[in-house]
Amino acid sequence: MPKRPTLQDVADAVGLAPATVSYALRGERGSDDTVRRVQEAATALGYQINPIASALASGRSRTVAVLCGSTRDLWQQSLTADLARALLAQGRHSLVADADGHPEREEALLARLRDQRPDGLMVAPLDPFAPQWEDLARQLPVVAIGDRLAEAPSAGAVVFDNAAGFALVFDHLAGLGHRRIAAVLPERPSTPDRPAERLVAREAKRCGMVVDLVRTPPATADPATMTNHLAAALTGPDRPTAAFCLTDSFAFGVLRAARELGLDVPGDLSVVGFEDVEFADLAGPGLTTVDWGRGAVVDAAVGQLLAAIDDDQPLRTITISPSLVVRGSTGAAPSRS
Amino acid sequence: MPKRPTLQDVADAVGLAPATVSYALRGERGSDDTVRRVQEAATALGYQINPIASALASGRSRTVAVLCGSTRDLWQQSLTADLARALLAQGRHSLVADADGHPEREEALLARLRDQRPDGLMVAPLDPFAPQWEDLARQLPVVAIGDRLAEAPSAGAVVFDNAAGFALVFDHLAGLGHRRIAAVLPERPSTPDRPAERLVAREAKRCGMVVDLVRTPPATADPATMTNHLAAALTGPDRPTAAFCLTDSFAFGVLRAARELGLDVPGDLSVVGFEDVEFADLAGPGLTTVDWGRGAVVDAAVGQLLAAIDDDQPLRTITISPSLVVRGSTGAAPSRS
DNA sequence: TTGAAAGCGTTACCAA
DNA sequence: TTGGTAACGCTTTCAA
Repeated sequence: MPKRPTLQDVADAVGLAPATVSYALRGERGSDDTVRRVQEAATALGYQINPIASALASGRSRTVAVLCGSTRDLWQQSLTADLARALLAQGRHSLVADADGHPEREEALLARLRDQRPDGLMVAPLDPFAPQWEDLARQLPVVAIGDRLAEAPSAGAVVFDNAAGFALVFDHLAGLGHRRIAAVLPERPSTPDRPAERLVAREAKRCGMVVDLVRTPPATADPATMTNHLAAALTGPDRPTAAFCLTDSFAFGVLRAARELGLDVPGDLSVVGFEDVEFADLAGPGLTTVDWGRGAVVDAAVGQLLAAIDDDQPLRTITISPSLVVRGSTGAAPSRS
Repeated sequence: MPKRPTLQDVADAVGLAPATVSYALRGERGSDDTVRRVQEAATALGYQINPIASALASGRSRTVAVLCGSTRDLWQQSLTADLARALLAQGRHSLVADADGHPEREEALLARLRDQRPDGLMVAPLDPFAPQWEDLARQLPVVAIGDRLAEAPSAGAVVFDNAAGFALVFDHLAGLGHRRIAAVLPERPSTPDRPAERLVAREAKRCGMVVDLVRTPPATADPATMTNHLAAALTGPDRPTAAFCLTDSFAFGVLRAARELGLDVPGDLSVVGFEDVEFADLAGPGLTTVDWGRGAVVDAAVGQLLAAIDDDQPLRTITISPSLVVRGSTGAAPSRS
């Protein structure tokens, strides 16, 4: 196994000092002639920079940490993949970690990721209130996705205009004539940027609707549990005629439950999802979704993080606007007088 | 911003040499008393090891590189997420990169990943024939998923028992009475471990079926193109009565095409997918899939890679067996005499 | 059991 | 423009 050539080897080859070679290779300085000779020698030797040594010396690793709440959620899974791809396109490697739904794991991972000296951090936080975010945000650029980090005003964020999203959904359902709907939300308490209960209450009042709040455990390995849970909420003499699901995982759960109950979607039950995932069109031909444009989220997040890393630009909160995706027949409220 | 404590700081605090502290913290040596004092001082100071410095000095980064062909493919996307989670559980960070379908990008990424000095590499190769794998496999443990690396016998692999999978599918379709089916395969030439054409031909002969080969471009940003392409293959006076899709992305494409053509699945068209993704049950109630057990794949891959890294165990090829997942009504071949 | 010292391969400061 | 030289923070060999 031939030892990899080092900067010193290149320096020896051209008869210059390592420092000179380092500068020349980075195009920081050096006469045209020097630069050319150095580059030739480098390619001739097959020299490749050692990023580890570079990171130790410079303090920057050209790596971005990506910490996400749970890749079991399909939207987050795709988001993570897209972030990694976008970062790579900008010459950054991604160090990914998944808290798998546990806030305490999130905290532990954070410490470990920080130790890897990433140049920046992308995070879809499980617990946006955790105090450690502030420490971190002071040490390196942090961009949160989905929720602002309450205790870390210096961090950037990409959040969703939930008020607008909820309004779209309620207008849509009201327009179809629904009077009683189920709002399927996560058990986790809602956060400042996802004020689910508050918005539900407000919109219900505005549209004159009755809303059943259905708190649902996160998608686990066992979809059957979720299905049963949801099926129970959709049964009964006064059952809701529509379901508004704050996660597409929930929407899928509702579709499964509906099938189990023999309810036709959207004939007997209108279902609205809150994230537009790739195969939503297949999963339910009658599924209406709110699309937040994952591409826009990724662009905004990566854009501002790299601007902060490279050009020291300030981080800010960027808000993403929703649009409603209505597929096929939409299903009016079943009239049951 | 208070400077982070270094090994030297801990050493000063306990009045020992840095070397001693380093050993003590790793539990490599030191008297019980020393170890205890060192640990106390370390926690008191909030000392955290600097993995970069550690990697430079030791040559091992406790990081595993994960290179995948295309995270646009849902199965690979989930696989990547699962691998990262499993590696993290074993104390390894994941450096992920996505070749996004381009073999030349795969090659470039490989070089960049190698420079990061990962302790090992997981790869879902686009081009298993590429010569560079051999170089790499000599430098660090490599485990390929899906295809053996033809030129790198020293690399490990987790491959699928495709012969068994194809047999399951053909038996299933033959049992339903199908005589003419479409086999939807990627444009990319088939590889030693995915000898699609050969197996299709063999099974078709065995079951006395006529097979239309439908070469399909990979799932791109534009699903409509794929849908049209597939719809064309499913039309005509002598159209196939079943479709066998080598990727679930293709299966989804077929389901979309069927809907567009007004074909009922599985009434008018049986569809079989070749990867069991989470929501396959929703996407098509009549969709039959071959399940390769992603959990088993992840366990096998992570298990043998870490055994090679930590205990210098030899790498080998592990074969995963398929099982058929038949959902709801299966749909006999429409009789059209 | 402990410690001194020599790396590991860069980058960055400062002097030439 | 160039080159010494000192970090960067750890691991490891070798000697005490």
